Amino acid sequence: MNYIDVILPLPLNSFFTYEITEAESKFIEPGMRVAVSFGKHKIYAALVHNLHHKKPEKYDAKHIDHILDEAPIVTQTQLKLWQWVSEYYLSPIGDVMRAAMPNVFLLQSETILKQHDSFDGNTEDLSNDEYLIVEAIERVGEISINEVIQLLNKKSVLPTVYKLVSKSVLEIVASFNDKVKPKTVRSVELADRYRGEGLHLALKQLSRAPKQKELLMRYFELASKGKVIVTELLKTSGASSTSLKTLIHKGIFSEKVFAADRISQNSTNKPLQTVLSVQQANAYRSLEVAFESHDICLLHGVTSSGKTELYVKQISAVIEKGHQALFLVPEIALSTQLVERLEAYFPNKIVVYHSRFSDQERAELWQKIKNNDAQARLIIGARSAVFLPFFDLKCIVVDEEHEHSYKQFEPSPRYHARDTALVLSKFSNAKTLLGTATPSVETYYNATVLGKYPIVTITERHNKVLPPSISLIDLKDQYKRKKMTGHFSDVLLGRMAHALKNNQQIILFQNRRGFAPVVTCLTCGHTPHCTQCDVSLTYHQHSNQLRCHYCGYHDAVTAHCVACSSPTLSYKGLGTQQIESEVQNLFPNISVGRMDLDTTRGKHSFSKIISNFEQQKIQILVGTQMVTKGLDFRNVALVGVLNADNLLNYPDFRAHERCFQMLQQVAGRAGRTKAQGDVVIQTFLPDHPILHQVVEANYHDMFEQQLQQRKTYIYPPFGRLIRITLKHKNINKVNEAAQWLYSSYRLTFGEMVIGPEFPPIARIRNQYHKNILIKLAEPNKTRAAKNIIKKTHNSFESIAQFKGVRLIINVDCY
DNA sequence: AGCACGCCGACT
DNA sequence: GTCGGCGTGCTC
Repeated sequence: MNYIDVILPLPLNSFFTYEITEAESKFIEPGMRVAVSFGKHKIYAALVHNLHHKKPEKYDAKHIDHILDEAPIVTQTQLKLWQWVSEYYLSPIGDVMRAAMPNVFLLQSETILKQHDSFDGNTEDLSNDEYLIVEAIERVGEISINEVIQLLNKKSVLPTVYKLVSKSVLEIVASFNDKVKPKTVRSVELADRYRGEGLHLALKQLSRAPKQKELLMRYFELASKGKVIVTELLKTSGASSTSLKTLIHKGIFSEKVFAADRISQNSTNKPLQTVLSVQQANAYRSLEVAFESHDICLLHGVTSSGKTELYVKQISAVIEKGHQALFLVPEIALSTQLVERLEAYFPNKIVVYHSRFSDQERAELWQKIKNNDAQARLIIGARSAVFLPFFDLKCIVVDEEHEHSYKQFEPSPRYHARDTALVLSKFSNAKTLLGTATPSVETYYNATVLGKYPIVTITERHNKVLPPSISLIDLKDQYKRKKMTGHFSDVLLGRMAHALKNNQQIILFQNRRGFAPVVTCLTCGHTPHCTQCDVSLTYHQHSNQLRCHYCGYHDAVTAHCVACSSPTLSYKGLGTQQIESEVQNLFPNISVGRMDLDTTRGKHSFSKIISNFEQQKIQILVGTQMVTKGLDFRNVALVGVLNADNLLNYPDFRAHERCFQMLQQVAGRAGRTKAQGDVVIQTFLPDHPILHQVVEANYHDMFEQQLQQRKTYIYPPFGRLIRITLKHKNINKVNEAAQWLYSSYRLTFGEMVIGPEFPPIARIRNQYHKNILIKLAEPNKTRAAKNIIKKTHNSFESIAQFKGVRLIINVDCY
């Protein structure tokens, strides 16, 4: 007997075994999809994991419905990677499959009903509802369950349907809206009899229809260049589709429909050549040496040191030999400038994979990459691109390696794309380049302290541009001396006026969109911190409490600052909108733009803001983190950070690291060409070590200091964190369940279990959430620890009292 | 995830 | 008395 184990695209963690015939076993290979019925009336596209001969003991395996693919659409390497993700992040393999594949490959059947062959048409014994269904099917041939629901106007129609099935009136035929439908394009052609001499005929015929005549003339223009695509013709002629329809109707044009290559590119531009500066050339040589003995290398180059050129050089070496390269970016929407640059270097060889693509397009890309298409040499994508079916991957670049948007939080699988990419590179024997101006503490630790991978450093900016000069402005002092206008110190205002006078542009950076829920004293700048966790306390309006997100420590809010007793406590940060209007009032004749989540929600609004700023239609740009990400504006002379403190007081062990990275990054936006840029950072904490490290661009000190703290509190890289979230609509049940879990974790992990604690937003969609954090002190024993956690969860799930409490596991929840 | 089976309140 | 609410268990 022959069997296959398959993966179903459902949140189920086990394989399912189906029977196959001898003949099928000769054809089926792992990585192909098969249609299988699962549960009573559902059909899924399942992925074959392996073939075997072991008859399952506890159940009868069903036979597969049919085979969906001629050849595997998923590679062995992908299957291995899925399994790794599933085990490491404790997520069901089905979830990984779902995340990895374009939806078109995952179709589920829509249950379709038709009349049973033996039905004699006798409707006498049928109930009203039953009659309605049978009658509807008689009219249209077949009907879906959804249509039945509409027809009968009630939710539970299945009992009625089953009754009819059991009476042999109806039968169920599963249908698939399978197959990748090729995109079609319409083109028109002049009918034969109007060609050459016949043309006069046509023109004469159209003498009283100027619009149509115009259309015909445009047709000739386009026809000289090849096929005439309908959309193009309409666009260039400005005619309506009705005019064209009339022409087709008159038989002057004939219409053709053909399948189009969705991702066709036909750039005729010559590829841009990389010319490396002496510095870059040196760095490149170091890279080459590093890759001779290592598979992973960290490229630590200050902002605008020309890392991109090195990536390009590295990639072109790989793709010239016909291999594939993967370029990961934190967020594709924020990387348009980078993508454009890469396209200039590798015309017609780039494929960009992102969520804005339609499903069909993704499926087409999938096939291209799998078939090693010449157009898919370099694949650029955000995190999910690590799951693509690479044919011959030899190089991975992870740009902005430190970015936390590489981590997926919701839904499962909660994977980190950088770490997954490193595993992928191991599985596919590819070299990986981690690039960043501000390495994450873990990566830098891996590279320097553990010596896992070599570092190539570039300390000088491209074209010898000087690093920006950064000044700290003490807000405390400014307020005291009444030098503040709104949220602007006179220093910042002065510099702004100066830049504007020289016709230079300004970026103002304001961290959060709404308000940061921390308390800050406007007199001394003090912000209450947790006594045990080294994070700032979060202000809770409802309970009027200050709380620690991590350990649950809480304190009542006082009316006076606990440090200096002044009553000048501020509970809010400030938003970008507020800053925008302040700036507008201060500089009424200057055009001000804003870039944050609100203004970039629309499809093209992001690139619109960018191009407006590029073309200097906007002089001052106010924005959130977005303005820090890889944008390259030539004319920016000044960058202002309105208040660096809410970056420092973020309730997270990574706050300081992130603050450094972010300020370093914003600062890098200033003076990217010729003149030295100017950066002004306003703060209540001008003595904070992180800010000094920013001013001096002293990554190393920041790293050393953070490392000490991480060691003390057993945070990564010295420990790993796993967060378990309990979810239930009953708060008492959540509390009891959390307490039970906490106690049983404690048996193995002792003091390393933290919580249980309500997250800042304890109730979401009527479900209460509660978090427990487990610190794994020995990073190389995480496997065993995860097994224990799994076992604990198994016992947990068998406790009747806690039925219905959902557990969400987040491995490396940072 | 769906979906069926099973047990308690408001309606013809 | 039934319809239908959702709580719980299972799917090869």
